[in-house]
Amino acid sequence: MDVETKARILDSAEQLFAEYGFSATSIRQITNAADVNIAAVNYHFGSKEELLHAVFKQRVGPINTERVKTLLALQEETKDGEPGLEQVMRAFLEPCFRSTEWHGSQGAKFLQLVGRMHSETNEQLRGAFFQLFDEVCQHFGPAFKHVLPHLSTEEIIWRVHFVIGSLAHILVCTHMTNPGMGNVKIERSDALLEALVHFCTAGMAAAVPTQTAAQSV
Amino acid sequence: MDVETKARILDSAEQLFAEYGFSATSIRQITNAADVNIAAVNYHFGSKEELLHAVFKQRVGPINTERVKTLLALQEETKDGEPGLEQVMRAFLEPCFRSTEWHGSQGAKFLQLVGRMHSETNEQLRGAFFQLFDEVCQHFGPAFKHVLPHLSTEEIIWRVHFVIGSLAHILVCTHMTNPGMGNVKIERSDALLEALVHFCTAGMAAAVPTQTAAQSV
DNA sequence: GTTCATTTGCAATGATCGTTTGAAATACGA
DNA sequence: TCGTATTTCAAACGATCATTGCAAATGAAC
Repeated sequence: MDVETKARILDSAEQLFAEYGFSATSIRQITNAADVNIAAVNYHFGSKEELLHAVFKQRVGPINTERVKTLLALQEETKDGEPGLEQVMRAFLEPCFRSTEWHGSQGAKFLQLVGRMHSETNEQLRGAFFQLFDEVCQHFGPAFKHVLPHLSTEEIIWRVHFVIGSLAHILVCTHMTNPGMGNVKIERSDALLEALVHFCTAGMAAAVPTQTAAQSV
Repeated sequence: MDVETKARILDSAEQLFAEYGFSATSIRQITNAADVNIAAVNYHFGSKEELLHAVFKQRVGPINTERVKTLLALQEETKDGEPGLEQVMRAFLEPCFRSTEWHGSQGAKFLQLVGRMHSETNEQLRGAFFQLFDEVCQHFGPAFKHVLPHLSTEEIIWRVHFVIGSLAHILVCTHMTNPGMGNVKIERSDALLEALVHFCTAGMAAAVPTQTAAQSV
């Protein structure tokens, strides 16, 4: 039952890391939830950190592959014309939402974990996490630059970070009780994705502020 | 040396919570950094969680007061005319950046902590944190609704969350090494604030997507 | 100087942490 | 069926966790 044990550990770890964070989740919690022996984590994965890394690799990979695949297809089919900003943005954002469909509630939990990792300040964990996004950055960086030729590279990098922030935050706070704003519980839905796409597209396309007026008001 | 001890604990706790997160920071780390006895935390604050709450209260309070004050002043001076969306957005975003000026590098560290808390999933910690934003929500919710009358309340709530996500993410990832996008290190600056304001203003003002076309492409 | 309340320091509480050990159990090719 | 490799198990490892009594030190009022 080798594969089953590893898979059960991965699933439980994913869920609990998302729920309580990496530090606040103990190996005992994970192995209890997975109904396996405590030693199984260190036997199969080596350590707690390597388990976290394995969780990422399992799920982030397909999402980012889908992102790049969609972008490449987009660039192919619009070879003569220009792929629009909104289309690029959708290729970037949609796979994260679609992941829920692939893996059900497990996928939803994982997205919370992804959102959480974006605010992780531990250099070690950050490094292991963000290296999984190298390919995505290499493809989408130039793509955004291409559809927004009037923006400086620095400005584009900033704005992409704003997009990532919006995405990460909405991944974390959906399906949770969100205080403020009338305690509305946000549900992950196609409509929410559309709202995010349009918000980010409009933000990316914002006119460059005039240098002199920047400090006024 | 009562006040000094409490203040030193608060400063060290702020810094370490921001750096390593709540769970990953031990009371011993805090008391060592503050050069006080281990028991001092529980004596002065009661518990580790109450210490975190005290850290928030010390810094979030002034920021949110400034936000509301700026908004009210804005609504006053433009009584006949309409306060613009960008002005409201600036009142919401700017105090977070200004906090750095008030408290120097301590303030910068704290902003990382704030960004981190936005992705905290522990209900207890979330509740204690977000209740500090009640007043802000009560003022800015209607303000955004007023300058964006064509948007549904749900759409506004979504978009405000996108704004919060962008803000929180940029607070966390400034002054850190950010993999991807050429390993650029983002610095907190007036220019960055301006970029954020313009991004969020454009996003909030985005046209409502047509219902039928939402699923296409 | 004595009294009293506040604050600090030391040592220890029981609990839980990640990890490891070595034996038992299981799987699998020969 | 045997022998070997893999996987599981209970138990324990040393370390660290948040928290707490209790005595020593400190401050202020009289």
